[in-house]
Amino acid sequence: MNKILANKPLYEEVADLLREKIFNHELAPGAWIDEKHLTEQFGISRTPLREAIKVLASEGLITMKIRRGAYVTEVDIQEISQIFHVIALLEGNACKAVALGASDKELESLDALHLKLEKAAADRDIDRFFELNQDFHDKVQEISGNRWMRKVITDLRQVLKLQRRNSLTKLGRLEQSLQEHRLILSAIIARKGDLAQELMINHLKQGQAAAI
Amino acid sequence: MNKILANKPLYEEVADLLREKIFNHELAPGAWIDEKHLTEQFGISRTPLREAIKVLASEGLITMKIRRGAYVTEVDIQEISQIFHVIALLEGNACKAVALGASDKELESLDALHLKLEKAAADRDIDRFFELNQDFHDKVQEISGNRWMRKVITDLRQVLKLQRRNSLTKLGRLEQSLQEHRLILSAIIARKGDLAQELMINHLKQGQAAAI
DNA sequence: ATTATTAATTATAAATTCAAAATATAATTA
DNA sequence: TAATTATATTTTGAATTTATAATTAATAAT
Repeated sequence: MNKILANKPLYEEVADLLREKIFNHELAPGAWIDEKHLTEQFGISRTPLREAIKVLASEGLITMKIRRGAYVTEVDIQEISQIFHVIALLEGNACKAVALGASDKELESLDALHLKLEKAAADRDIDRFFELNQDFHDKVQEISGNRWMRKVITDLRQVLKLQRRNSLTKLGRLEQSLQEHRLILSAIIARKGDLAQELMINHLKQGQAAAI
Repeated sequence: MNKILANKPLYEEVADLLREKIFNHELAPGAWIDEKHLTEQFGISRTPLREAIKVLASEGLITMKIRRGAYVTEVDIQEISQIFHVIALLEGNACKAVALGASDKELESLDALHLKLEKAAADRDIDRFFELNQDFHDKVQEISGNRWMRKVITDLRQVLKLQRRNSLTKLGRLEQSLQEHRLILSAIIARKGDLAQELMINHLKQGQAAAI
């Protein structure tokens, strides 16, 4: 393992690598975590790997089975729906808070972000769109200012990523998603809290429908 | 460490012990986690202790400082308030879901629990009241049936426990809390979803006020 | 006496080793 | 040939050891 700059403890680096492998399905849901193989692949010992595994387990990404190791968590359709419900509740609320409480400057930064999103959509740059889409949601949460709500949403989104194969690639979904973002943004700018909340919840429900 | 029955991995046992120490302020917020001392006290090696520390860190109970160990997290008043906000949002929603969707049998079990709560209050048994109070909230979440919402609430409540010295002991708060529970329960039984949600949110806001 | 530099100590991070348990394979018997 | 038992291998769980970084203590120089 290349440890030229050790600004992070090794187990965190390893946790990041593991998440990566899980999200790109190199380690698919249900897969057994082969400690030996991974330590060789990463060029590290089992200690930091096992610490990383424990972290991902407490995030819900990995499931421990006593005396038989760790496995990538399998989430069923019902749980996906439960997670979406919680995310919608929280992001909807954050959206409302932004509509009612954000400074003009903050709204400008949100608008600027949306502009980039429009640009990516016009360019048919799916990857960039996907990224900016996520940034927009993040920005709303950042402005709303509740660190803990943000952490919860981040953790839950992670679990969703176990399952979802980028739903935005579904035909037409990108356009639809963009239009929903437009509506959300204008509701926010118009300071219509309840409407913004409603639209965000609806937007996430649409995303859920596309994902399942 | 007594490992007569190893139905749980050691690091989980240790995580439980650590949480205990943190919640009863044997390890107070800001305190340094003395690995050497704890391994001697628990009679274990550092490996399972460090794994447990990583778990609590990802729960937010412990904060890691690179190359200088682990510390019990200090949460400031503003964050407490943010956490309460998220919990109120979620528990309020769960409460509504129960009012609208619970079976009669489930409502009976909730009612039975509340009855015990009344009993504990009449007996001035603070500890029992505290416990049953928590059970009531748990039951609502259990009936609402969203596993992930429940996990989120549990984790956040844990972080709250870092700070709060049992707010129920505040004079009159116990009576007030009981009365709020009565109202919530009757709204649920009357199948008034929005009212139940409203009352639950208010109940938690009261609790927050008492805690701060 | 105060500060700077260096040595010694202590604590953390990570690797290695050891023991127990589970799984797979082989061998023996029915 | 099938089933059961015995043996070997693999893998997990935990302890120990080693290395590195940080802190404290000590010595020397100004």
